[in-house]
Amino acid sequence: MGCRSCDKPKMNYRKGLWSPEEDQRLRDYILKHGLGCWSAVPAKAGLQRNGKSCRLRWINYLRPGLKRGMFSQEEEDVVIDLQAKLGNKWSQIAMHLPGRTDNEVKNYWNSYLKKRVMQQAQGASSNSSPKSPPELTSMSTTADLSSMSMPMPMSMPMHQRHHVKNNSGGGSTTTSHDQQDDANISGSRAALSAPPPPPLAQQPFEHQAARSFVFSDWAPESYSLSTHWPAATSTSGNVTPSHGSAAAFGDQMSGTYGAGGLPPPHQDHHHSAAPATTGIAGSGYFDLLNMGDIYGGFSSTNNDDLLF
DNA sequence: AACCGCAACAACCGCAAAGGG
DNA sequence: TCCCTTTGCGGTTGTTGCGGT
Repeated sequence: MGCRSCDKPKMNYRKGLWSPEEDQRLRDYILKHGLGCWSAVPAKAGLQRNGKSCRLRWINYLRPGLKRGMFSQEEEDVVIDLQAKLGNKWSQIAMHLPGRTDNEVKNYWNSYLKKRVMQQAQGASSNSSPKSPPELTSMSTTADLSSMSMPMPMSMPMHQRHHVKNNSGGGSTTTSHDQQDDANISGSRAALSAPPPPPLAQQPFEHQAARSFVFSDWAPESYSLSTHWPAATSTSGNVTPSHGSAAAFGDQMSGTYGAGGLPPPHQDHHHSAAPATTGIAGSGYFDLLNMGDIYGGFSSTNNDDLLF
């Protein structure tokens, strides 16, 4: 693990939110050189960040295959179930949620799911009577949301309202993922009549709903993954994009330069001509067969992430 | 219109494990 | 075998924006 060649003088590292320029530098560097010694990345990429910060930024935000936006009902169920079984083993839980990072899962749990589970637990302990029919009970409790898939407007958890609000575009965290996930709100999550989807684990990945990837957010135009990404080291196997999600892959983006209100790179590409999309393998399909080196360094969801 | 509280999320921090010299 | 560095993980904090009052 020691990386003597990566030794570098101590420096005052920049902290706080990443700027688009920093992201771009990190992307460019990793695209060119692949993953290696994180401690060497800042210097080589021209970043005034420490390697740890670069790694975190890449894993949680920049790496391809990330899905952003709301958690689907199936994902929520997986998190709840695995959290009960594994505890706060977020990295392990994230393994079961393709495109989700441990940080994202953790945040989601802490900000929303934990409360919901506690409410459910309290409700179960304090109310031994059979549950009334949904239409006769208050559907405004968050505890009901999972079973009902029906957030009520005023009681919609913030994480959901947040994504709705994002669509207004006024903020800074608007993403097309959110838009797709908002479809979940108005769709599966909001439609009482919608039959519940099969458990996540039972769905072929390419058929799972709301698969949103952010690679197109940053992939350089005309970037050919098959030719630019480093050769696989076979730590994660091959990557074959599925048809179902490929379109979404190219059509999704992420951009949270939000804290400072900075526009994400290619901010409007989702709404405009989306050159980045067309730049990837042209047809929207990805040749990720040689991305093993990139993915191999990831701790958790790597294998699942590869299953575009 | 201003203020306050809450929620979401990005990022930092500290610790432990892994691994090379 | 020990030491040192890097990496990975989980907990926590800080920032931002929105809704309510």
